[in-house]
Amino acid sequence: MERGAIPLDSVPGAVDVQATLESGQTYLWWRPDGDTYQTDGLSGGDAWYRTVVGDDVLEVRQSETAVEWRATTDAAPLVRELLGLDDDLHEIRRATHTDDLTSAAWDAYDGLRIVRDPFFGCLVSFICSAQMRVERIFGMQERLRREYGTPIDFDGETVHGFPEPDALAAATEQDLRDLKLGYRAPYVQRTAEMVASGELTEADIRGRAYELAREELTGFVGVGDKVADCVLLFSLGYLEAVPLDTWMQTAIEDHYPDCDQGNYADTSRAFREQLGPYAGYTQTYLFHFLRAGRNEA
DNA sequence: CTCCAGGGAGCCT
DNA sequence: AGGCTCCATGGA
Repeated sequence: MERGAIPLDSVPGAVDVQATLESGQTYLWWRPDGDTYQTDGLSGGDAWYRTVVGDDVLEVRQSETAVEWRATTDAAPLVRELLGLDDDLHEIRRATHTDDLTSAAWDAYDGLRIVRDPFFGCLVSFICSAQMRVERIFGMQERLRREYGTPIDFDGETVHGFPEPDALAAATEQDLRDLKLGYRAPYVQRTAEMVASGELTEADIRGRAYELAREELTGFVGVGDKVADCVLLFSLGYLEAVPLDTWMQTAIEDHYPDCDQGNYADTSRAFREQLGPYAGYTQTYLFHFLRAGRNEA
């Protein structure tokens, strides 16, 4: 086990590990010593969060002065990448459209950063997210890990990472329905098959212009424009991607009615022009902010 | 009981 | 291209 700490004063802008990992943008991190995912800021400020990348187990937590990590390898560069610690939040916010709503969201969760999840896990977890509550998406990914993830020894403990494509491709639709994936089960199986066989992979997406990359991603089964935007934003670093989910549609109706163009592609374009080049950042702050306030007036 | 959740596929015009 | 309808599941 190797350990280290990334000083907060080496990061451009604020850092909030809890807001980053519990804002519903990633389903590939979990708390090893909490039985469930905690929502809406319940005492996770100094908790350890765990994930697996390739053959390596990695944990992070935030202290007053650093992002501490411990892992099966020297993980400092990986932590910076996965948590978006090299994103210059000062510059991003400066270049972003400001109004009462966006300001409130940014102020509420200053330090929330866009994650860079591994491609396949991000793809599958957002296929699972269709018509599903955020809290339950975590449970689905946990069952996939336990059933199909490769076991890794971590300091004497057995940890299961997210399944490899061939492991999920080998599952049957019924196997995945038994894990309570519902009608998403065949989508996950067929998409895993496409990645495992090389029919369509990360290499076909990465590096392409944003709108073309989104179109390519919809070639996967169970992936439409919205899920494609999630993968582009939360895995591949397309910070202009704005997933238009039910929350964003409501926000557009209430606050940016001129952006509603009647279809996804045109509304997305108008909303991105409204918010600026880092529209995805603002989208994620808004999503977390609006969802956290869903029980208020 | 009904309604709905970070939508998308299949089928119809 | 754009508009239905159906799809599992469980909590409110």
